Amino acid sequence: MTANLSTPLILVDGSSFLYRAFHALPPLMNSKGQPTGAVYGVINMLRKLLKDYTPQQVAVIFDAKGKTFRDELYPEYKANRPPMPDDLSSQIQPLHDIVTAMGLPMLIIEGVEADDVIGTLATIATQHQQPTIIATGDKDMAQLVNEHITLINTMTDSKLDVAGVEAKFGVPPKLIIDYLTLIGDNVDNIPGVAKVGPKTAVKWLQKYGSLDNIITHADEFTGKIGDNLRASLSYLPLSRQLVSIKLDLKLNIKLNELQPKPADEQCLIKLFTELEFKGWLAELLGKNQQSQQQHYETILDEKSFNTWLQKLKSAELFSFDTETTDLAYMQAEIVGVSFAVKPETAAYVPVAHDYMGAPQQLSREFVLSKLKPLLEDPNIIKVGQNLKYDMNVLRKYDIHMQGIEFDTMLESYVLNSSANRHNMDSLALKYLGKRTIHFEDIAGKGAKQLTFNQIPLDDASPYAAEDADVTLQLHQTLWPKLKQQEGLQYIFTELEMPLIPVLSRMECHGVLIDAKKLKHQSATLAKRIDALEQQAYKIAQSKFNLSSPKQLQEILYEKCQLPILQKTPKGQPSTAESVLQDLAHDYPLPKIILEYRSLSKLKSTYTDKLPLQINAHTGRIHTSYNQTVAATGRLSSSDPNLQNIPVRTEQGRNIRQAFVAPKGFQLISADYSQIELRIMAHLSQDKGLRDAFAKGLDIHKATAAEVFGISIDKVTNDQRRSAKAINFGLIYGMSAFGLAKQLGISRDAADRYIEVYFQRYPGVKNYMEATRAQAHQQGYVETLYGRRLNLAEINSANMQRRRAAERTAINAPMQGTAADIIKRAMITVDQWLTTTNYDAYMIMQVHDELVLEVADKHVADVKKALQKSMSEAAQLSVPLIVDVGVGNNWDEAH
DNA sequence: CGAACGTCGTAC
DNA sequence: GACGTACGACGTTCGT
Repeated sequence: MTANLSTPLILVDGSSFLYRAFHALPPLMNSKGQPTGAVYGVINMLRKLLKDYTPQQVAVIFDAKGKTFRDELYPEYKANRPPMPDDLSSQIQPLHDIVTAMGLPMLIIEGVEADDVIGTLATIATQHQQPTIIATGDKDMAQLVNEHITLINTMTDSKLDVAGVEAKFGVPPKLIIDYLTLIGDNVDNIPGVAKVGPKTAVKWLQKYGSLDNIITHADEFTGKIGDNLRASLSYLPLSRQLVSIKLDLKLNIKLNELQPKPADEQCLIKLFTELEFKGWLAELLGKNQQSQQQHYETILDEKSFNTWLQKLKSAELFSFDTETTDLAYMQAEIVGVSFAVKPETAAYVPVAHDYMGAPQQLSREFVLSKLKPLLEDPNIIKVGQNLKYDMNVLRKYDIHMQGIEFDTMLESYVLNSSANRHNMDSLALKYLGKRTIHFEDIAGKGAKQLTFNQIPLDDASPYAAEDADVTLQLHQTLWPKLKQQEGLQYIFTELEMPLIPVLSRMECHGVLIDAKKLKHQSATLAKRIDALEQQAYKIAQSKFNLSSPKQLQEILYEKCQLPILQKTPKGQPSTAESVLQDLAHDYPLPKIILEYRSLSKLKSTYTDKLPLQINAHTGRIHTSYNQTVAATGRLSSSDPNLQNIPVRTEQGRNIRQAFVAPKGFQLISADYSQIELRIMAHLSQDKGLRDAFAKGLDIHKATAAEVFGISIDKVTNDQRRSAKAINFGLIYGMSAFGLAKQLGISRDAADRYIEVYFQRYPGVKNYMEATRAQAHQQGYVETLYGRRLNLAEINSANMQRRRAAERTAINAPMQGTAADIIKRAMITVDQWLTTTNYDAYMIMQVHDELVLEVADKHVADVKKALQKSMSEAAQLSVPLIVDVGVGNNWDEAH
C-alpha cells in the first residue's frame, strides 16, 4: 500500500457531529416543517474541514443501526440513553445522501461503532507513518492520540495532540482508557468506581501508573473510596473493554481507496433545494453559470461618464453607492461613486484617490454636479445598501436625494429582523452564495488600515463596482420575496423606506449640547469620586481598583469577610448592584461602592464622553439611528447612544440639562403614555384593561385596586409599586420567580399576585396563551401592522432557549407595535414639518418619545400639531395619550 | 498591544 | 436559570 505522506488522512466522526449539531445549534426547519438544522451543522463543518485541509484521503464514518458487539458483551450498554428524538433520526438519511453526493467516502459498518472504524483506520495509518486527523466532538477519542494522530473538534475549533491530551486530562493518551474506566460513563451506563471522578482518577493513575497496577494494589486504598474500588474489581475489566476503542477490525478497505471523488452537483442541487439550503444552492448554481462575464468599468474620462449618465437616466432603476473617507457620516468625504443598471455590469467613478501614482480623475465637483439632477429626481428610482449613509454624506454637497425606493439592508431586515447582520457581505453570501470583496481585503486592518482615497484603483474599482452590482442583485432576489407578503410589504414600503429621509434629516441636524455645563459636571463628579475612593481605601485599609469586580470581590469577601449573599453563575461571590444594596444596610463599604459606581458611570459614559462627540462645525452631536438592529422593529442609537441618557435620578437629569435649544428656540418633548400597556389592551381586547384606559385611570393604581381587591382611592404607594412591577413583568413575559425577585417577596406570594391578576384580566391571559401557541405553530409573531419576528428557537429541545423564545414572543408584538406606531407618527410629523414653513426640526427619538427643536414663535402651533399627529398615528380601541412638555433644555421639556 | 468576552449599568 | 429591546465603559484574558 502506498501511503500519502504529504497530506493527512482525515477521519470524520459523523455520528458524533450529527448528535452535537442537533443539540448545540438552534433548530432549523424548511418550509415543509422538516427539521434540517443538524444536517446543516454537519455539512457546514465538513465544508470547513475540506477547505482547511483539502485532504487527499478522507472518510466520513457513521454508526450503523442495530446492536454492536458491546451490547453482546453487556446488555445494559447505553441503557440510560433516551431514544433518539424523531427530529434527529429523520435527518440521518438526508445527511448520508449529501455526504455521498459531495463525493466523500462514507463508511457505515454494522456490529461496531463509528469509533471502532476510526480507531482501526487510524491505527493502519500510523503503521504506515501517515499523519491522521480525527474530527470528532467525542472526548473518549483521546485514547487514540499518538505522535501521528491528532484530534480536532471543529465545533470548538480546538486541536488535541499528545501534549494537548495530557494538558487537558492530566494523563497521557495511553492512560485515557484506564482513566475512562475508573470514572465510568453514566450516559452509556458503564460503571466506574463510585465516587471517583476526573480528579481522583488522575491522582491514582499518576501514583500507580496504570489501572492494572491500581487493581493489584487495591487493598492499599483506605476509606470509603477504597471500599468502592474493591467493590468494583469484578466489573472493571468489562468496563475497560467497553470504553476501549477497537483497533483491529477486519475492514475490507484500503487507505488509498479513501480518495474524495468529484461532487455530483446535480444531486447536490436537488438535495439543497429540498432542504432549502439557499446559500449553498446559490453557490452551486452560480458556479454552473460562471461563464457569464462581469463588466466592471473604471470611469476616468468625460465621454464614458456621459455614456453612463445616459444609461442611468433611461434605466427603470439603478443601484448607487458612494465610497468615502470615513464611516462617520459627518466626517466623510466622497472619494468615488459607483452604479449598476443590470447584474454583472457596473461602473466606478473615482474622484479623489490621491495615492502616489494615482491616475488623473474627473473632479468631484464635476461628477456630483452631473449626478445631482438624477439623484434628486423623485421619478428616477434608486436602490442602495444603507442609503441613509449616502444620503447623509451627499447632503453636505448640497445634494438631497429623492427617488429612494429600495434599500437592500432594509429588505433583509423586514424579511428577517432576527438575523443579526444585514451588511452587504453577509447578504451576498446568504442570498447569492457569493463571497464579495471585503473592505478589509483591500484596505487592510488595524492601525495600518488605509482610507478609501489611498487605495489603488486596481483594488478599489472592482470593490466599488461590485458593491453596486451586488446591491442590485440582492434587490432582485429580496424584493420578490418581500412583495408577495402583504404585511411585510406594508412595513417596508410605508414605514421603513419613508423613514430613511426622516432619520437622515434628524441625524444631520443634530442636537445642540452645552459642553461647558457637561465639563463642569465632570469636574464636580471627579471630586466626589476621588473622595469616595479615599474613603474606600481607608475602610479596606488598602488601595484597589473600585471598578474591578475581581479586586472588589477579594476586598469585600476575603479581606473584610462580608457575608456572601449571592454568587455569579460562575460561582464567584457577586458584586452586583442588588447584592451591594443588601449589604449596604449593615456595612459602610458597599454603600460607598454603589455611589462610586453610579457616579463614575455618569462621568465616563456621559459627562466625559458627550463633549468629545460634538462636531466642531455644527457644535452639535450627530448620532446614528440604526434601523436594522433591534429585532422587534425599534430603532437603536449609537455614536453616541442618545436613547439611554439618564432620567431616573436627579444627578442623571443634570445631564439632560446640557441638551439645549439654541437661542430663539425651545425644545418640545412629546411622549406616549403607557403605550405598550395600551397596545396590550388593544391586542387582548381585555374588558377590564380597556375600561381602565377609557376612563383615563392611573393604570398601575387601577391594577392594584383589582389585584388587592380594594377601591382605587385606597391604593397605597407600595401597592401601586407592586402593580406596576406586575404590569411591566407581563409585557416582558416575566415568571413568578422574576416578579418575586423584583418585589422582594416570596415566590408563593408572586404566584398569587399573578393568579389574581389573570382572574381579574382574563382577556390578557387568553391573549398571552394564544400568542404563545401561535408562535409555536407558525414559528413567528407579528405586530398590529404586520411586522414579523421569526423565533428560531421557539421549538428548541433546550427548555431554557425555548422559554426565552416564548418571552420574546410575548414581548415582541407589544414592543414592535409601539415601534410601528411611533414610526408612523415620525413620517407624518416630518411630512408636516417639511411642507409647512415652521422653523422646527425633529431631533431625537427615544422609543416612545419625540424631541423637536422649534423657533419660539412657532412653539404653540407645533406643540398642538405634534400632539395630534402622534395621537392619531394609530386607531386603537383605547385612547392613545401623548404628554407634551416645552423647555430650554431636555430636562425641562420632559 | 488590540480583539474578544464578561460584567455592569443606563434607557424605554 | 428565572424580564423584553438596545449601547457602551471597563476589566480581564488571550493571541499576535
